[in-house]
Amino acid sequence: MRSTTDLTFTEQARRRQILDGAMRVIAELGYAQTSIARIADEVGIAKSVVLYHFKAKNDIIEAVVATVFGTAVERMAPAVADCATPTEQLAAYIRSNIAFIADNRVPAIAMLEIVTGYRSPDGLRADQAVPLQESADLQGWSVLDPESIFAEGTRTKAFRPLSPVFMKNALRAALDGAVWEYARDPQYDITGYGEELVTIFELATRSQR
Amino acid sequence: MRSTTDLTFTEQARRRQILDGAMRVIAELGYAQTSIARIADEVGIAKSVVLYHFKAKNDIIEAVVATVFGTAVERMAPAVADCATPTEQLAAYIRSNIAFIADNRVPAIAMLEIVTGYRSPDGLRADQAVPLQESADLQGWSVLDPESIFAEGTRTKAFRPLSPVFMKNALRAALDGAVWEYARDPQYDITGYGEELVTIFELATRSQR
Amino acid sequence: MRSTTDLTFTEQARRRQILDGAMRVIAELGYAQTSIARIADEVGIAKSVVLYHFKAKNDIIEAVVATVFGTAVERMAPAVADCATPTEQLAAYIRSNIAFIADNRVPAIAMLEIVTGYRSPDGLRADQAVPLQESADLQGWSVLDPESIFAEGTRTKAFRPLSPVFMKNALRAALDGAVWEYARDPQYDITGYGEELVTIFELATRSQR
Amino acid sequence: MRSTTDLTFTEQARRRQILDGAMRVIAELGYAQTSIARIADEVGIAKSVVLYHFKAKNDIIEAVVATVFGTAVERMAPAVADCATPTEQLAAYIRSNIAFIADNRVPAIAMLEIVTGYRSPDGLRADQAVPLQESADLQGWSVLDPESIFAEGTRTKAFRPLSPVFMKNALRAALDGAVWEYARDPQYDITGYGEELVTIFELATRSQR
DNA sequence: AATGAATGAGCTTTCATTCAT
DNA sequence: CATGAATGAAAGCTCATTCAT
Repeated sequence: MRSTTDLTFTEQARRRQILDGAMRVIAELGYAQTSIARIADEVGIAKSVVLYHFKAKNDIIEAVVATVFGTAVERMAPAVADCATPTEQLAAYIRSNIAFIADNRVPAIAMLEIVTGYRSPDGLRADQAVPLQESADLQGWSVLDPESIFAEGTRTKAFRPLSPVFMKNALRAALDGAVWEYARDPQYDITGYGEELVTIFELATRSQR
Repeated sequence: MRSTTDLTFTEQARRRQILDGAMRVIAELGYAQTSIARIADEVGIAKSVVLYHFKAKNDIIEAVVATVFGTAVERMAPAVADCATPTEQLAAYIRSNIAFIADNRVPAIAMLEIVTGYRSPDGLRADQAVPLQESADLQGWSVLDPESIFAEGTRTKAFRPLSPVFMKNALRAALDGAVWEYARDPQYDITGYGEELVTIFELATRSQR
Repeated sequence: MRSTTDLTFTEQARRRQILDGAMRVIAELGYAQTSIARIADEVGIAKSVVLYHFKAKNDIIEAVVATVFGTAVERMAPAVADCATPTEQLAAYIRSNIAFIADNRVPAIAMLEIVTGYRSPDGLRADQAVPLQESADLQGWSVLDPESIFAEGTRTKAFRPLSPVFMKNALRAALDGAVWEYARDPQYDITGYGEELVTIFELATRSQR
Repeated sequence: MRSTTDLTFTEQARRRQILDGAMRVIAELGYAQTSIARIADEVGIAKSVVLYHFKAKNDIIEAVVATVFGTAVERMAPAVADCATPTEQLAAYIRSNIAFIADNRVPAIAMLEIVTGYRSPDGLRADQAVPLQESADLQGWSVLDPESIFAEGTRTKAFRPLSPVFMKNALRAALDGAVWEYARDPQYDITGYGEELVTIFELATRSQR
């Protein structure tokens, strides 16, 4: 099997072009309304060309997920890694995630559309379907799982006693919510929202004296 | 024109039966993958029977939204209304919403699937499309908008200075996130999560001394 | 088997009511777009009531044809019978047909919509399908066939030598054409058109000196 | 956008094949009973192939109308243009129209079935619906409108005083009537009928001394 | 005499995918 | 590399008709 790096330059370019088109279409119409024909239209190529490069609709979706995930991790991982304390890490996590969204509106929306709308032929959600799972893991998402930040903060008593899982869930939901608002309204002050989140989680995790 | 209330008993029962089936299917497969045929299968009747009672797929969706919204408001409105202070109202809002979800897992999931997955033929989201909007308004959703709680709390200085809009967005996202987790895992300790949310928002809104 | 005359008074009235509604709908929407449901709507009764009185859509169509035919013959036959010469008969035929159309716009349009649009399940036209044929014959249409007027006129040399069949075809087409124009435009001067037809056929049949 | 002329050879052939099949089916079953499935059957291809080449049922209908109209105009326009006097033009109009029908039985029947049977979704007739209107106009039908012949003949006193509109209506109806007879009976002596029409309209328009 | 409920057959259309060139 | 052509499966929906009450 050929890895992504074996691809010729033109092949790479075409794939990139198709993925970009796919993200634009998904962000605009939603996952369900996105068809291969619509993507081909957006890119300005024939439908068969899309399938020549991706073999199945699923492959496009996986590639989009992998790409966006990768970009996000690239952006967030160093930001978090640079911080010494859980408190700082948490703020960095939030700010870098928000910054990523602000700078990558379309990919972020596409990603969320997929995560909430995708179902495998047998009805499984994106996070239960195996292939998409793998894309995520390969990109080292686990490194970034905020649950570990909460766990560490609790352990070191930098944070008040709290449930790392619940906290993670609340935080992820609040961050994903930013994307919905941003999708709805391109003028949404996403940075302002991000700062409010920083405050909320700072106050909500601070160990009480 | 006949209003909903003068339907025959059998008609009422069938509609209920179909709506229940629809909710189960939507919760399992997601909005996009839900077809009339699949709903008919679930209920064990012919496809045409579904259309005899609902006339169009959209009518089913609207009916589901209206029903779930209605039930949720019925549950939450009195709980919030009973509280005197914004702080108490906020906690009541969270707890009653969580309780509703806990007691109505399938409907709550179906509702969320619709709200996030619905697109009108031209690609508009549920909150931009007119018909679904109306279902919501008719049920008096506005009464329950948590933004007013945050606004009131800020005004009376019961809360620290904060952005009611951002706070509402974060809260709604966190609550909807509970539904996603619950959908993923029926064993999810949604009440525990709710209590963590109560704590988070208590700490995050409390006016600093 | 029960003939039409055995029907109770109410039954008769209902049938009449349904037929009138059917004619209105057919005239407005065309034969193909006319559904039983649409007729029931027009009359303001339940769909099943229509089928209770007519058993099948075809029966309604046949009844419409028979009714309109009957009315037309009633109007035209005496007018033609009153004339002594073929020349007068021809003029009377045209004028009485036009008068019938002018006074029965909706039924005439409905009739024409059926005659041109009807196909039996196997694709036969109205004039080839047996049951509709019978309706026509029963009403004594043959008495009125203009072909006999042309034949008589040719025989007695009141008319120039001509083909009775071709003449009949041209005349019937020109008369049916009046209905199309009338359908298109309720203000159409159908009587003026009729007089022009009288002139045309007078000139076209007159024996040359 | 690709215009009709730069379609591949195979594409052209398939379109032609489908149109021919469509005309046969329409001529046989009438416009209303014609379904895409039936056309596909007639041609011996899959239903989806038809839609691959035409995208919507309406496109087929429009293509049929445009094709037939085009052929008819091609045949009739020069014949009429070659004549000097209105009297000759009128005879040429009738003869060339009849000749077209005689040589194109199926297309002519199909055309008439569409023109009389077509209704837009809201019940509008072909002549009131926009898209079909355009097909006709583009083909320069107006050039051939017999009304102008009658008007000219009246103006120059080549014809007796008469109403050009009524005359046109009678003539068009008589010509369309030929198609109905021809549809009913392939052995119908349509040329004989045409000659009778020539005589009728010659006699009926001739200026009286 | 009337009608609500149910249903199968059929309709137009969309779409992912395969295949030959 | 690229693509036109073909196709089966499935979607939403309409409608005449049957049946029990």
